[in-house]
Amino acid sequence: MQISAQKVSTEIRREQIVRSTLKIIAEKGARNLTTAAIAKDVGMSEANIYRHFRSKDEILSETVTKIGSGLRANLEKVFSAGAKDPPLEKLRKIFMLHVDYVEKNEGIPRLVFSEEIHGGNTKLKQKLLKSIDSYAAQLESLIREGRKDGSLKKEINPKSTALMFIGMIQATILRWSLSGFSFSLVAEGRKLWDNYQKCISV
Amino acid sequence: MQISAQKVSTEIRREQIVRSTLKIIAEKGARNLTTAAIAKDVGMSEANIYRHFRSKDEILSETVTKIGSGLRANLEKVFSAGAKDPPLEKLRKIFMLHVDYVEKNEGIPRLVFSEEIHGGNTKLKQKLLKSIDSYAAQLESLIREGRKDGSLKKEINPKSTALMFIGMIQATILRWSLSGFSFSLVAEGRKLWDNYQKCISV
DNA sequence: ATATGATGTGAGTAAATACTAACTTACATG
DNA sequence: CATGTAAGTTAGTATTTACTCACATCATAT
Repeated sequence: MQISAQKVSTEIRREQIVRSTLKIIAEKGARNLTTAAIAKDVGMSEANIYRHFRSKDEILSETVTKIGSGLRANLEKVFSAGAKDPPLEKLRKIFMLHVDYVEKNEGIPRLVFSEEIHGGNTKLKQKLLKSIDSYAAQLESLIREGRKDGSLKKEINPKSTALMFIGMIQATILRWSLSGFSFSLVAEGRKLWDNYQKCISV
Repeated sequence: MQISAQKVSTEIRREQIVRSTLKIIAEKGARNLTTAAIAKDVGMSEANIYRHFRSKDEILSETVTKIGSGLRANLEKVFSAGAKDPPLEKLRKIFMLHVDYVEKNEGIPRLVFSEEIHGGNTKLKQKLLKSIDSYAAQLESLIREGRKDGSLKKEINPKSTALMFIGMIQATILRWSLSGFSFSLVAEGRKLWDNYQKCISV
């Protein structure tokens, strides 16, 4: 005999499962992301996960999609709310939003760097790479704009400069993770931005 | 009845095991590093691993140590062979050696970013962080020298600039890994260095 | 020579893991 | 209200994993 339980639509279940996935990764690492852990966190049986996802891999795929959307949303915020900002100011806002977003979602870097992504499924890797590349492309065009309007140095290479932007954040995240999340990413980010800006401005 | 087998000293066995560990991580990812895989690669029984290491964790610890030594060796090469080089030239050499080293040892980034490191054992993380920090400190002091002798901009922050150095490499490694190691890290590295150098030079 | 300790092995083991089978129940729709 | 189906459950399974145990053999010092 089963206890009477609320039934919830697949749509919502999928969201819940993805949210729990990111939460578990944030707290215990992608290595300890198990179907059992997800089920427990969502508050349902392990078997029921498989009513809503074909496999654990599909869960990860949806999770990567969500991360991509989050980054895109950050960009859109900057482009709409600060549409008239000069390129360098837009870049600054994106930088700080990015750092803030990661600080609030530790699961993201942990998944991005994880073996679950890098070790396995090629499609997952491609999906993530696509997200990153399109993010980088946006940065690049801002840098190009800045070069044109004379606020950024003419000699810098937009692609490399965009990669430097992402790299600074990444290196800090790595140190942050190794240190047990013991310092404020945002505070560290501010220092890095100051320096970056000095490097690329005229 | 056992087949007569060569007996080998613990010292050598430990080296063999660590070498196989890095090889397996490079080929199949830290996720698929198992004691069974190590034993097979070294060519001995799984049980015998435990004659030479207490646990898998101890193997990883030794492997991290080895990675640290490798990076330190790179620095020393630059400081001895090119002792008279100006700081910027030393930095360039370190950059290219670093990229080359990683390209030839894919296992390194895969281990550094892995959950085996980030998810687990705090001591392992501290060990790795220490290696990275001491590496960064060396870069920092080169940058300081460059500022003093007038070849680098006065306004740049040595710490942030060192982190930017490491970050560029990291971001490229991430893309490299996601792309299935489909491009030459060294070639990409050259472009990045050109840009970095333009950013920080007077 | 032989005792001793280091190095070696095959055959386990308990725990964990992704996923399935078989069955039950809530609920929207005709 | 009957019924089909989506959503739920319990109780598995086969496989993999790090690690252990009891026993074998090699190297060396006395």
